[in-house]
Amino acid sequence: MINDESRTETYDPNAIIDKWMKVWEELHVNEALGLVAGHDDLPRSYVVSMFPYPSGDLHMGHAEVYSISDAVARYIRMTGANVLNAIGWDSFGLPAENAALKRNLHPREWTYANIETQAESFRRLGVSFDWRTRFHTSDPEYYRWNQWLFLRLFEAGLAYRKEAAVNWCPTDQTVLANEQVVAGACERCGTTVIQRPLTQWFFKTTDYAQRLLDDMKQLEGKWPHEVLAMQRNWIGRSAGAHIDFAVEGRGEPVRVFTTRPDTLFGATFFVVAVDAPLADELCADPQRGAFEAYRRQAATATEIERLATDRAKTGVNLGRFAINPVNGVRIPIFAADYVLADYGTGAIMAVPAHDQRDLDFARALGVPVQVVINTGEADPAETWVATHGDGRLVNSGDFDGMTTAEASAAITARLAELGAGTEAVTYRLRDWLLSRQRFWGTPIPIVHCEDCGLVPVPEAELPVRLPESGYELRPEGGKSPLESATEWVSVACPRCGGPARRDTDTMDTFVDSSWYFLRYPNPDYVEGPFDPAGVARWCPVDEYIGGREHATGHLMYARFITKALHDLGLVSFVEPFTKLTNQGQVIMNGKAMSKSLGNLVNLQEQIGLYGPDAVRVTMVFAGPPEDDIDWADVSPTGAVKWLARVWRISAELDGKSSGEPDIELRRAVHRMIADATTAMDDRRLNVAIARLMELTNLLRKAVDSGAGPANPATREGVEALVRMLSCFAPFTAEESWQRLGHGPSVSSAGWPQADPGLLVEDSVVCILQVNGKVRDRIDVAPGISDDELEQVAMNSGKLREHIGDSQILKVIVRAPKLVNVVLAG
RNA sequence: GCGGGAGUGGCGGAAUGGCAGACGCGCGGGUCUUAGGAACCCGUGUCUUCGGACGUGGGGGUUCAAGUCCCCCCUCCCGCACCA
Repeated sequence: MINDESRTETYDPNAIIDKWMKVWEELHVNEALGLVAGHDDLPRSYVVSMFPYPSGDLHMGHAEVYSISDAVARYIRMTGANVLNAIGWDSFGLPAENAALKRNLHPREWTYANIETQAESFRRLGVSFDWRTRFHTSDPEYYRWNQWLFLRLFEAGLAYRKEAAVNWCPTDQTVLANEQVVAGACERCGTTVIQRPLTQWFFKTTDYAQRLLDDMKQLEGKWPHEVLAMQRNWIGRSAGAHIDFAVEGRGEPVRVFTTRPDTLFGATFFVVAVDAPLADELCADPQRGAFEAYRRQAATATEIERLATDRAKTGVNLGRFAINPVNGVRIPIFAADYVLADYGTGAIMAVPAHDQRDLDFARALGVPVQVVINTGEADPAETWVATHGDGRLVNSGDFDGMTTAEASAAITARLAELGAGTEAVTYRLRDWLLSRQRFWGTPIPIVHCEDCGLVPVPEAELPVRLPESGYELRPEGGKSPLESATEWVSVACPRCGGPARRDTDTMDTFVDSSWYFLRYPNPDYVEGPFDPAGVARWCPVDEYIGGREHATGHLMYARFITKALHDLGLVSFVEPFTKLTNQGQVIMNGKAMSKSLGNLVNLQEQIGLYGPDAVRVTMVFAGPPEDDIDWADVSPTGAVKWLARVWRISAELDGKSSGEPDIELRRAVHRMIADATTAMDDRRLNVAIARLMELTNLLRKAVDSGAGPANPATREGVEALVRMLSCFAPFTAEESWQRLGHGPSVSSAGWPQADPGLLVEDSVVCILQVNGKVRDRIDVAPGISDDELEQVAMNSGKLREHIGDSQILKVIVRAPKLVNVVLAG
């Protein structure tokens, strides 16, 4: 399809790959000028695309991500900046364990073999990485610093342990990662997964909730609006009041959080999360049996049941009473699973008249309903529809007649006087659970000593390396894999020297990716996790590029860690990524490509057929970077045709230019350069390519039937085209550049500058409208005045024809582009 | 339920409030060819009495002028989801 046996030379994109890969490496064209110092006169730009997980060879999704990020990096570089376009690997993670089990290898072998494959594929795709940044998070030299960071957070009180539920497969007797749970069932054996409590490590992200929210102001307009919205949602700030309810027979009152203090008089019962320790404590003896049974039932609730949002309300009366602080009314206390133990205080005042969940519960368990806000709607006790809206207070003592807003303030103030409440803010954001009962991750650098408790591994002993042998990847009985490495586990306590055990959990791989971009400038640095000089030079990241699926995971964690590092005095900034660009996924027939769906398109096969440049161009031209690409909608054949066209035009210009440059052609060329530049600046890469295609068409005509191949304007246009093309199709551009008689490399040739003088046209087309409808087009001078233009326009025969003898109400003139004559009637 | 986004030709998609459909795919026609699944050129929203009329999910509005701004509605996609 690409080759033919015609006499002229043909475009064979795959024949030029090795040649240019070698040249680029020899000339170091893709390397930043100085990683930690030097060339300070140049503006710098740090471009990072979310680093890959080495799951196998690169696939179509990678091709999209890196085609986009590389086009951006190359563009910035061509405009004269010193660009660091970094690459590394996110190489810890579960798939390596699965592969190791299957092949009976160490996870490392599979992982690093894949990394080599991907690295070679990146080179063959022509991605302009600075390979000196390369590291892998599974290198002990890297994860050592994860451990170091963990210890700093531990010292700062930001890492702590508490009990939390893990996914547990009763058949396999093992803990499961979230991604191993498919529709509530174990991925391997299909057994229904249950939740099981386990003591685990957390980072205190909640301490940073307000700052994570506030600092989003810095990102406004630079991050996709959508991602910021998701994060705002995820943090879930909610303002209201804390209210303390005395409990009969208990010294300490019990605190609740509510966003509706105005409904306090409507609280007819009190609910404690069934799985909160408080529920157990408050349970009266006669209710013990019923409570224990209910708690057991709730604990064995499966993932599937838990996810059902419309299930009936259940609960048990604990046989105790709380006292409403404003009116002294006794209300019964229930334990229920619709109240969450880890949100707010794990207990609520229930106001069934004005909260649908409480109303559903009241209906199910026969608790009375008391209306305290008159919203003008029907009685909730009859309709079983709670009234959420604003209104005036009733049945609320002194507060009757107040509006919702007035009452909220007044009741909160009363509570403050009584010493029974204050204004309060709660967040939906939870602390970051970072323990993983997995092998292929960073060991947590803590030693458990019977006498000394939790003892940090001394810094000099880092890294705590993963064991080479003596472990099982899937031990029986729900142990962590590291727990099965008995020799590795057993260690002397760093503090007292007595017998102790290593912590056997590994860290969530999101820890690895929460600071990796700080290490790129000097990946071999040994004095600390990152080189302060390199970080000062490049960070924060100027252009961060990656998928939207990381909106509330990775991006939130990286923001948190950056702030924590800032507070530790290790970095000067509080936000890691100045600008964020999302890119879409490659899908096929409406679904993300995946092996199980059998809709995989093989990247290497596509490259083999069309060449790396055509695949790259296809990815970028398919649509806006953030949109998904349905592979069924696009075809690299179009890209191949275009690239071959450019290549051919370049080859046809092998002679010396002569004669006067064609001024009209120059104007057109510079118009295209200007338009392409604007599109690139706005990151509308697909539009930029459209302009390059137009320029190509223009030059084709110039060669065939216009100025001709020898005209200097033709050469100027072709050279500009090839330079701009190099952002998207580096191999073809390089080859064409050489054919134009230049030495390597086109990527050092710079982005063409549009000459402003050539952008001013001799004449422009002005549209003439009558009542907003186009009736004529005339050529006018670009500098024409409004008055002059109106006169000229009125001379148009077509315009007069459409005006007829109607009365002219007014004439809108927008020189030099438009005249609109508005008629009466 | 809450939050966010999107509806434009046969398709992917362009359009600082000022000529809707750039560019590409597909399709049709032509040139050159032993041949064309190559290259190059032309055409391609709908209707049309060939003057033009209509046309950006639907309905209203603002404006001299609306795909674009405002209000209501419909459909689809994404995120969160018993968050008090």
